[in-house]
Amino acid sequence: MNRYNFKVVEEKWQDFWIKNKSFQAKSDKNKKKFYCLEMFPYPSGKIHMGHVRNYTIGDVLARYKILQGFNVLHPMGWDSFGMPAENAARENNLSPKKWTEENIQTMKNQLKKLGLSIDWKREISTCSPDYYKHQQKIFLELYDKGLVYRKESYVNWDPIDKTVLANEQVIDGKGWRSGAQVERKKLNQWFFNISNFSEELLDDLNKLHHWPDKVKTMQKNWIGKSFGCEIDFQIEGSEQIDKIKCYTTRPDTLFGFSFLALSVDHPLSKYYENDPKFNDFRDKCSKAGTTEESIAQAEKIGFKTNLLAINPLNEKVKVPVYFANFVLMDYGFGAVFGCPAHDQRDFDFAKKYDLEIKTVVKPKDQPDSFKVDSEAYAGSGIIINSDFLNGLSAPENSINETIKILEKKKIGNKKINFRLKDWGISRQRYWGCPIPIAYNENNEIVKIPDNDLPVQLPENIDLNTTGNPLDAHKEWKNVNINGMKCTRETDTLDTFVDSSWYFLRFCSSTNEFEAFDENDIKYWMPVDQYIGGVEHAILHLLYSRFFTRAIALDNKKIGIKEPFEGLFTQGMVCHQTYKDKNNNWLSPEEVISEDGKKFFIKNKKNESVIVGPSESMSKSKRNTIDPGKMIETYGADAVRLFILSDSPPEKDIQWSESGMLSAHKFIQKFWLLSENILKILEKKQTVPNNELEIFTNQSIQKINLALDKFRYNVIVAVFHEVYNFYNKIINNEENYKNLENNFLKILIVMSPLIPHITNELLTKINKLEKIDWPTVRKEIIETDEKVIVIQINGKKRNIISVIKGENEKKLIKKIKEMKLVEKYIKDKEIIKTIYIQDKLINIIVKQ
RNA sequence: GGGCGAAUGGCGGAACUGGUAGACGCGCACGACUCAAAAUCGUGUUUCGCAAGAAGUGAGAGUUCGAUUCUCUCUUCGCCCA
Repeated sequence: MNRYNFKVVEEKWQDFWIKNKSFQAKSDKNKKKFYCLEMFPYPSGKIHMGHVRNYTIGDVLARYKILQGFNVLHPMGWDSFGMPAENAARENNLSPKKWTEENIQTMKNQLKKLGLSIDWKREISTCSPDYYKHQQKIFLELYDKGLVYRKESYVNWDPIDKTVLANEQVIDGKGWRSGAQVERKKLNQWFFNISNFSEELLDDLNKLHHWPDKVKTMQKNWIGKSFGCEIDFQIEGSEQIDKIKCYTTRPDTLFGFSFLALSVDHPLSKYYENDPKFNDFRDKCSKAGTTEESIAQAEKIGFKTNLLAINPLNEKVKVPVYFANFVLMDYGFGAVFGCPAHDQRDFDFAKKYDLEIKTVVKPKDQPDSFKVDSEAYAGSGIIINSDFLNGLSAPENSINETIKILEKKKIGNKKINFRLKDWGISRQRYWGCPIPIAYNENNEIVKIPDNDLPVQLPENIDLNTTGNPLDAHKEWKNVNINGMKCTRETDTLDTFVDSSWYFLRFCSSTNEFEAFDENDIKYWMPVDQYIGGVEHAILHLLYSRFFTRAIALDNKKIGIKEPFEGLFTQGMVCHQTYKDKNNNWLSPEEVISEDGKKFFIKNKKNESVIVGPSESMSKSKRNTIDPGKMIETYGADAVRLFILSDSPPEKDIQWSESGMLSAHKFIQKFWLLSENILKILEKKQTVPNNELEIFTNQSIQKINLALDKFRYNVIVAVFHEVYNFYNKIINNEENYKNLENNFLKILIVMSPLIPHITNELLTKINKLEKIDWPTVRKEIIETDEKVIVIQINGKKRNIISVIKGENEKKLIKKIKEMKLVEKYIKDKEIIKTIYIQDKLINIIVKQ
């Protein structure tokens, strides 16, 4: 008996697949296509278990579809622009390009060792000019279509590093590197007009039948369509200002109006710019972050103006106008009316500035004297204290009724508003796709001409300057376009742009001249199954949906709007966390346990370890497991098998050493079993064998069902059943009949999950090159014998085997005469007998 | 605060459209092999009970002949948004 040498076998097959170009896809109109795509990785250094899980799930599907006869496109690339490269380059004093390329090499080798069915000929890297030259062309096309524009907008500004920070780089209002208090600063920036598509992006979610509802709901909330009303408030106290426009979703609470709040960026702020107190207030606001969350959490503060706003429904009521930190200029008109009784933010504000809190909605079960007390009441109910609106049920009827009245009085109009804002794509950093724009001496926008594309990133840069290195690179920045002296745009594109169309590029990735070829797109798109982490549920997927539409607009090359027909979001890979007595994180390798309960530091058996909860693997918590080492120790098939086995793919999985070991043992056991079977096959017998045939076909049936639903953990369970069954039956020579035929099918259906060992065994059994997915022989599974459950009063008492479709009366009579049944029904009145054909009999007796 | 989802043995989890709850694996126990251990193999393993049997899918109700599955209320946890 030979121990299975996974190292030799796995390497052999990985070489074989490359040499034979097994996974190179070609457009073939005569074959049904299947485009299987996993979210491409950021080349951060080494692959992690999250990648292993993601790409194994995709690989199982791709291999399954190949065996089913589909023409499968299964490509891979690198999302290789982004900040980590810039940071790492600065730390290690090498270029971002070099750092990135080295990482790609390392990770590509690691992915190959997993035995993935990837068409590496189509590999792309977003930081390569071969890729971003097309992106720049697309950018200019969108500019011509009016979907790109430039406007002033706020950013998180780090005053020490003199750089713009992404939201996640602002920690507690401070810059992550410098620790400086982050400010809000206005800059000219580029935007994609995604809000043009708000309605369409929302409506078409209904067409995505193979997306998880969870993701669709998240996108729906993100787009945030709201039905409301715009209202003009008359203003007193100023000669220049006579009215202010507000947006509200609750016009029905207008009688509870007690202040009007403006964003500090509201156009009216210009009248206060000479007031030092206002400027102080504005500075204070600008020191808080720009995210909705940081604004929501900050204390509500205001700056009182000398203006008064008149309640349009009751002109006697005049309330103060404030500038307030919780009003955003981007939403509505940067002005809201405050109704403290029914909005918590307004309530907090009113408490602070001692403003009136007038209750205008009461819960249905409360008297009319109901008064809001310690917190705002935002629930439904009945309108009170509101003159002609009294008695309306809120919010169902009251909102529409109020809008009708406001429209009649010409004070307000019904209005639909979206939360989705335009997509800011300018990044003030080096390692990104250059924006193909320049500015002439009058600061007018000049497009970079087609034959000057791509605008390449300069390589001789100094990353240690403060601010954007491109801005400091005078030689690169100054450019002559058609005889005009110009300066280049030094912002680069958000890396989400790179990933918003890469799935289109894969269809024609070797085409130098065009981003994509019409015929390729028409054949391959949309992606049939997209697989990735749920963390991309909103931005990446929404941007990709927008981008596909934007490119398709007035472009006959692309006949689709939705890029991803199917979406699957896999769960995270988790591991227990460990800390020493000084609260320092420990890696699993530094920890040892004998009983699985008490943990100690390795080589220091007296030092116990604090075991924390299992959390998703991360470098900061040091609870990562290196896939490279696991593949080295146990082999790719075993690692693949384990990562699929313990949990359903959409849920989080716990990495466990014992589980990994068990997968490894299975591979070894299965090899030994197969060797025994191969010996038996030398005395071939093709006589049918019922038991074997039934079991095999049932197993294939189970695997088919599980494959179609991504229940890969169930498939692994079926593998174990298969092992247990075959291991048992080969002891009996009677079972050698037709063994080859059945075992061959088993190997085929196992091969998507553990391709190396199964392909090795398949070649030993069968010299045929072409292997097809086996069809289940339904006539064999559906036997004449059926197992029927016998219940008395709904409780299981026995089971019996009967002939399929047995006569009901006969059967019931027979059952009632059975000893085990008789004892329950003797001397008792039978009320009812329920009979479900071929399934169950339930006899109800009077107790 | 709002939205969505989940809860099944010691653990991870299975159960097609309401019809045998606990597949499969881990762990554990006992046994075989061994001078011994590891590895491997075999048997058992929801709980209570010697057994017959009873209880049992977070808690409580409801629909039903029958509920892990459908409906309502609650609890806890997770994710997203605020």
